[in-house]
Amino acid sequence: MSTIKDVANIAGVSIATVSRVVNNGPKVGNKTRDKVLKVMAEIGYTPNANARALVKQKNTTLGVVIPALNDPFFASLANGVERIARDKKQHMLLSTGGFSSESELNAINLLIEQRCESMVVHSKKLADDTLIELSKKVPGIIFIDRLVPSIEERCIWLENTEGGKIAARHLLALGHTQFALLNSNFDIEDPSLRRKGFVETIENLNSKQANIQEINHEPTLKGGEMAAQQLLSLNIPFSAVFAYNDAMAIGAISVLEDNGLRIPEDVSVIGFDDVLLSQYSRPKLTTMHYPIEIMAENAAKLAIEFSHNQQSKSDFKHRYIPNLVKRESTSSCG
Amino acid sequence: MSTIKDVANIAGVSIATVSRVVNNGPKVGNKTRDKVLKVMAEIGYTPNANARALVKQKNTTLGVVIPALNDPFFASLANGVERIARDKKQHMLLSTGGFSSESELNAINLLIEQRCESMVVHSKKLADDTLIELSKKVPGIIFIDRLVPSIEERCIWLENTEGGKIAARHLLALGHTQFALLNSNFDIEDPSLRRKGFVETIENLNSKQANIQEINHEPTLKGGEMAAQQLLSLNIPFSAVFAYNDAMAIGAISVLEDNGLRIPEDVSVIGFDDVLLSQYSRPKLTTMHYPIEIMAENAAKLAIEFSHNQQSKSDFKHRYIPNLVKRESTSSCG
DNA sequence: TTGAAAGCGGTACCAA
DNA sequence: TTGGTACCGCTTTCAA
Repeated sequence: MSTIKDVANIAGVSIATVSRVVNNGPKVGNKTRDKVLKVMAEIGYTPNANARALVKQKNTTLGVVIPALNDPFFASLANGVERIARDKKQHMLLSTGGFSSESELNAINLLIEQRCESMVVHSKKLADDTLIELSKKVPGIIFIDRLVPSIEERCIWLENTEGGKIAARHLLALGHTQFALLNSNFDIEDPSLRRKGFVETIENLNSKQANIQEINHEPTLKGGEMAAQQLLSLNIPFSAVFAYNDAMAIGAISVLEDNGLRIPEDVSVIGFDDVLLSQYSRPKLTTMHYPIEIMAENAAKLAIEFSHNQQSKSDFKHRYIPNLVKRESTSSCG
Repeated sequence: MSTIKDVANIAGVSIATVSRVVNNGPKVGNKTRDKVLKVMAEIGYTPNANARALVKQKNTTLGVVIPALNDPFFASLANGVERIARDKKQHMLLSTGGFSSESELNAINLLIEQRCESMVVHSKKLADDTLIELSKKVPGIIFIDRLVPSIEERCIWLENTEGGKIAARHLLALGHTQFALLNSNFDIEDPSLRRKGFVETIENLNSKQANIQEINHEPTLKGGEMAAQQLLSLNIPFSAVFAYNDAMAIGAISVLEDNGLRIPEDVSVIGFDDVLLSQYSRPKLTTMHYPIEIMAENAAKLAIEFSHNQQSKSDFKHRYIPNLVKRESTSSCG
């Protein structure tokens, strides 16, 4: 691949001049500019971003860490970041962190080696202290989907507890009293926060007759199916299901329907996340909308801002509340 | 961020020595190694990948170009590439190419600037000649989901025509004779290839009574709905639908069901791609499985191999045939 | 308006 | 086993 030197030689100018025309620098004669441009096109010169980053001590790379790409939720996250990257003429370097603390740290270190000036990181496994350390080392790092005390300005998070509350209120308003909570068995705090909001609300508003059966499984379609099967085998009455996410909700629905229960006539089901899937399912899924794409966009903007200024000037929204999207899978009880 | 020089100064050794321990180089005294390691940890030294790439004239970056991230098909593609990248200790740089030739070219140039040694590119809009040029300039570039004559060894593609044939055979075997083809209206060759295989097979095997009605729309859920509506308004008989992709198939199913048609009793529907969605839908979708993730993995391996050797030694599979996944949305006619 | 040259953070060769 | 140093491709000051 040709270098700036090649261009300079062929065009009969100095590399400084070539550099100027490449960067639209000032004070270059029109004749010279044209000549250089012509040579560049002829030999297919492309500037080396590595060399550039080295001397300029800065990068146009925005790094992202997500657990995996093939999950629609994280795909939306990445998509939001990517949109901002494109807007701000940055490149996006994506690194997957899997579901363990070592691989999360690996993924982050990779981005640091590349000297990404800004980073949007989804980490559930790393300890608060580690993230605080990282925030000191990398001015432009933002943690999404997580609240780390003492560095809240570097975090963008969802109030999971509120999500549980809103779901509970919706189901209570529909007259339900017998609940099933199909929760994730992943060892992160989200499931317990959602449970907390859900359970507390129900107990507060309807302490007498209410009953909540919780079953934990993988937060996947399969996990939802298995949770529903287990629920049925318990042989206890229920008319409303709150699932940890849309995949579990849809898995549960398919098992419930296979067992002769109609959704929503016999059982109301409410999901979480509002991934594309929930609009495709039949019945269309009532769910808690998780504004992950908007959160990701803001995280990206915030990351870029921090990397430039060390201090955010704009008043960004850091704390998000999910909202209910009423579709077809919930209805009044009885 | 601290540099190799800082480490050398503090540890009281030369930068050459530090470089050796960083790279696990040979012949470093144990004492020296420990001392350097200690300093590195203390000041949180992380090597600069840009500087490294510059001097070594090579990168550990694998570039990917896809139109967008929020489409499950492309997410699978990216996921396959990412898996290989991780295996081969490469980083993945992702650049979205949108749906126009300029933005596709932009995305590719971005990766070239970063000097990605290997690249997996999904391009539908760029002309063959452009891709041939690119393949000369970048030894490690592989085109996925596309067949460019004269550089077939740099391509990994699916035989869309075969997909159409297999779908047709399946429906014919079930006794169907009245077909609807809900095709994509995108200006790429895939829709016409699938149509070709579908139509030819039906005409060959059942020229007398067969009838095929084609309707074109966006290859999305919405497009499928609209296509189905249009189909119904035509008021012609049909018992089998071949959709361009799963999203269209599922959109069509919802409209057909809303109009009192049962799937598959009244109408058989077959999709294409076999994205996750098709297993979540009810009834579960019969579809043509597009092995995109495996293709992507192979494209990534091939790209890395080409970037190293200029010539692929392994005998890679370049040409893929989709296969039928029989689920619940098709059944025998009448 | 142009060119010379220092230097960004590393690697790797050659000497010591 | 260690250190000195040229150099990777580019930007940017300083002079001309």
